[in-house]
Amino acid sequence: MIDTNFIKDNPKLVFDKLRLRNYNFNLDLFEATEANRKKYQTKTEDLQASRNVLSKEYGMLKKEGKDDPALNKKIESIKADLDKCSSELNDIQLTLKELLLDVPNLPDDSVPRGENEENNVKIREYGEPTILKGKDHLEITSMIDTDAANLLAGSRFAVLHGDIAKLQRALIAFMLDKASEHGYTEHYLPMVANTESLTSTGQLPKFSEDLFQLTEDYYLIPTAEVPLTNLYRDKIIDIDKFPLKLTAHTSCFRSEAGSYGKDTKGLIRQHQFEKVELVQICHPEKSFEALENLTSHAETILQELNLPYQVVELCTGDLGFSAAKTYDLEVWIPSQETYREISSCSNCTDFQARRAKIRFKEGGASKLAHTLNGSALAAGRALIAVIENNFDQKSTIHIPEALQEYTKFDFIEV
RNA sequence: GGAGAGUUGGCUGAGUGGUCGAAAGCGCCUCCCUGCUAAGGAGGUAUAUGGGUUUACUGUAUCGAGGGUUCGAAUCCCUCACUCUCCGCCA
Repeated sequence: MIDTNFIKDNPKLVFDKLRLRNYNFNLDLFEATEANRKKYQTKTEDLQASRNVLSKEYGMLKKEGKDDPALNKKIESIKADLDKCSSELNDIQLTLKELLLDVPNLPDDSVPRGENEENNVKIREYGEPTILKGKDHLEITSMIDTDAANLLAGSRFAVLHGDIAKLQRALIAFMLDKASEHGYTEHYLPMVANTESLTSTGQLPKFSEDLFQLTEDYYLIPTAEVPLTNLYRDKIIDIDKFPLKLTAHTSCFRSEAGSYGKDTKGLIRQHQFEKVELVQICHPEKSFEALENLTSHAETILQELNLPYQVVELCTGDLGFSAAKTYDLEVWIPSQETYREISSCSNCTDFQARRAKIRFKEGGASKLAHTLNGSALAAGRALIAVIENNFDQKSTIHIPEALQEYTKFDFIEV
């Protein structure tokens, strides 16, 4: 959520910034509703104040055993007005909240302007992408079994057999260990989240169709960002603890509504995939520094796996809902002769913190922290990348050295 | 699944109808004392939102959530959520 006071003080700026990310902010509606809110809030509070004063007065009389029917009548009439006023206020506040929960974060000034992903800016690249188009991961090995997954669940799921299953497990363990080395505390988390958690991080109320909903209040998490960030919901954090660095491996679940026909083959786009997530919660002045830091942590993993990748800065039009600034890490996928997103590292500034009430104290005042998150990495896609980039085009997948202590083997015969 | 007990400020925890935004302790901040340290003393210290000469000061709301009773609710009633204990069952 954006700060309402900031919107009130800088309406044009807010409108323009949101425009940059293709969001049409209904400024008139906001201002009208906000003015109305203030009017009814003031009125309600005035009525409450007089009720409180008169009630006290009346109580004193009663205590002395006296009565004052006129006073009583006056209180009654104030209460009637108050009822009307406060229920009106309630409706207005609800409308206002709905309106604000729908508004995405403001892009940071440093973010390149652009309509869509075509305007994203490549920042740097690492490694040499293979030139020859290779076999894709499904062609390489039958140990990735979509038929079996189809039998068990449906499309966009996968069964991994044997050494490929081990390889994914090795990747996850490797990534978690790397995160620990970088100072992130490992967590084991529920993979179910409630409405409040998902609202705090920005998935709800707007993107419910992207989620698997279990029951009225339970959803499968689309990313560990949700539980990790929500660990500190409604908390006032001791400033000495900054930056908080958290990590977890979880399964992630996405309905992929609206992506019919996109990446239908293979492991690229799944309803369920494994991911190691990094989250940082830090002082507002440190968050952009932290973003560079967090991104580099994710990059280290690609580097140690010897995977060619590029870092792309998302333009304003391609930013996610909660993000003020985002770097995508894209890994080379030989079979597609292209780079594909394997991590997305974002500074959400105070956007999630405001929704989640994640605060700290400084100079006697309580302030909102900044939250950041990024994948390190998406294990399913990392698995594809490792397989395709290390296949000898005959029958052998070589295991990157960094993983061998985890897999306990150094090649897979397919 | 059965029975019971709970949910109060950064934390622990008192508070059964007005004098309660809430005792006390811990923590934290400021100052004093002590030639370091430890100990001691005085004061301050919830959150959100509004008014204000943006200082002083001040209104309102918030004691798990929502509703109700009442002139007045942390306190009484109802519903819901969550936590804990015991029993049963079970990975």
